[in-house]
Amino acid sequence: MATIVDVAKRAGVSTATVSRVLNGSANVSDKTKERIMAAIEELNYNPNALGRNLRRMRTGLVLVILPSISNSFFSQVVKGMEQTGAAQSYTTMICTTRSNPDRERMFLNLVRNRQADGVILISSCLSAEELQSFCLQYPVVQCSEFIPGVDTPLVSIDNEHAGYDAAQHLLKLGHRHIGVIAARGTHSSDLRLTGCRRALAEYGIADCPTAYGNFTYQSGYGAAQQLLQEHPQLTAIFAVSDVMACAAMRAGQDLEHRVPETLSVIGFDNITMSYVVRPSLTTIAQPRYELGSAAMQQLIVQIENGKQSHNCICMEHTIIKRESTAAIL
Amino acid sequence: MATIVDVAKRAGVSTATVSRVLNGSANVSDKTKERIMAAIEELNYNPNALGRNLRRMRTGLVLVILPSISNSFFSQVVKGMEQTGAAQSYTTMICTTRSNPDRERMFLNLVRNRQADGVILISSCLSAEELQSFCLQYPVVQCSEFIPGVDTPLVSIDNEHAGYDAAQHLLKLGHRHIGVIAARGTHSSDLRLTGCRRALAEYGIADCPTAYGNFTYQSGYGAAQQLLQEHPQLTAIFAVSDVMACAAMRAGQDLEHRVPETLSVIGFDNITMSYVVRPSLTTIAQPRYELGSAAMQQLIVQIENGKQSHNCICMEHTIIKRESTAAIL
DNA sequence: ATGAAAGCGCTAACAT
DNA sequence: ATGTTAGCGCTTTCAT
Repeated sequence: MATIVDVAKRAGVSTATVSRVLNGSANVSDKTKERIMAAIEELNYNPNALGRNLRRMRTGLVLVILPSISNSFFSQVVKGMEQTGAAQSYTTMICTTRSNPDRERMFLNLVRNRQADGVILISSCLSAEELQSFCLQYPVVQCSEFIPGVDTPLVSIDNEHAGYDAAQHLLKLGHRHIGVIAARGTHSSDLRLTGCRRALAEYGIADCPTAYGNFTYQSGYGAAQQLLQEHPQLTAIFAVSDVMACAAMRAGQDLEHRVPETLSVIGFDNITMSYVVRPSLTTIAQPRYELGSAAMQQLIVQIENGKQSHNCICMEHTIIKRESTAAIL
Repeated sequence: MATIVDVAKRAGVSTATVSRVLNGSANVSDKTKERIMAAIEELNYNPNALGRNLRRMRTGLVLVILPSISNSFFSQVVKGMEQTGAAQSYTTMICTTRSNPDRERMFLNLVRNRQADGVILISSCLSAEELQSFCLQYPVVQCSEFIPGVDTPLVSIDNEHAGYDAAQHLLKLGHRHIGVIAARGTHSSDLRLTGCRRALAEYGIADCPTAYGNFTYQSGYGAAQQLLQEHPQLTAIFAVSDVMACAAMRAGQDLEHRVPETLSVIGFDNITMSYVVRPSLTTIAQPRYELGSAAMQQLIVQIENGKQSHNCICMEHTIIKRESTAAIL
């Protein structure tokens, strides 16, 4: 492995001059530069970033921590982060926790160790206390799914309002018996449920049967079964994720419902599955790419300018009306 | 930021002794160790991995390079890599290329730079030549989807044989007019197609209508439409991915077919979607976790013991018979 | 059991 | 325009 010293010797210059060429700084004569380039070529030299990083005390790496890559919602969010990071010379890497706090701690330690410059959390599995003590010292942003009560910048939609809009859509179609499939322990689900209940309350409806899933198809199917069996009067279901909404459609069909004729279903996220299923799924869409992009922007500001006032960036959601919801007969 | 020097001063020892404690080496008296631990605590000291990495000339990081996280097939493969890596103190990070060769080069450069110890490629988008020159110098393994003619260890299934088995399944059900939805430019698809044709040939069938998609639902739908319209005698379709197989089922239904009564469909990969759709999809399953685990094992051997003879590890596939294939009427 | 000191590869402040 | 040199934080060999 050739080092900068080898290149310098071969080109008959000092390491400083080689370094100048490597970093594209001015003030190197063309012919010196040529000699150095030739030496680099001949020696098949690659700069060792370990030395550079130690010297500069930064790596240009940022981590995105999420539970799993199997959730297709994240794909576009991450793309927004990657492209925005790349535009400012940061390399984005994805770290999966599988909801294991020890794995998450291990990745945060990479930032403590200075092997990465900062971290974006999507759906952290640590406590607010633990996260808070970390984020006081290191650059952190939360995106989309978040832990409340932690002083990080947050980029998300207004989940309460989105839940309100989902319920409004059903209410305006005439539905008065609406069930919800929520997810325990995620703050966004709580907010969506709160918004849904606020909309129902405006129509004088106090009763909102709720069952819980964990974002898997199976759990959504079970939750829907439970709702429909315990509350046969239900004419509509709002699920806080598309996967669970699709499962609810199937569960409804298996219980002799027809969607949307006797059962309307609305989901959340607008993933590919939502327009592939039959009937296609009405859902709430988030600006995924923009969420990721804004989160990365916030992180870079923090890395380069230090801790900021912790603003919360709220993005617009939209409702996408498809075949799975219809006016009550 | 406290450094090892600060800790050493505070504990009244040399940095060497602090280093010994940090790395759990023996030969430090209990009371010295206690003083050092106390100093670390008081100073809120975190070892700076940049210094350590430079000194050791390794980082403990390995990269998994894949086109996108939206392909749910990869999720379990990556889990196998992560767990096997973690068991030997390697941290796995996921890097997405979005099929952009420049992004892939950027990640490979992280290995050239020594910011990562090695790399596992799933579905590289570089040429065999470029990959070959890289893998001569650095630890690389290919897993699952691969570029042929590159001297890396390869962990995969026997795709030709799997294609053969898929076709055999249809042939044994009595099908004689079988179409294929393949994917251009991926070697595994070519092999599956070859295997399929070999099975057909054994039954004296020379004709194998083939259309091409790019693994998206939309492309699969279009390919199936084309096949069924140009070859109305087809009674079965083999798609080289589940997503395209699901699209083929839908396309068939939209062309007045009933699956499996008038059209059998078999897919590949056994992703969640394959048992969620109706009818559930017959498919070929790969041992995903094991593929990932074995690939990581190979990589670690390479990192720690240098380049090996480049073995190819071939894992067993299985056919999962569900509702989408049936005997011809 | 502990310390002194060299040095990993690079950058950047300072000098010329 | 180019060179000299200190030093980033850590590990490790060699002494003692």
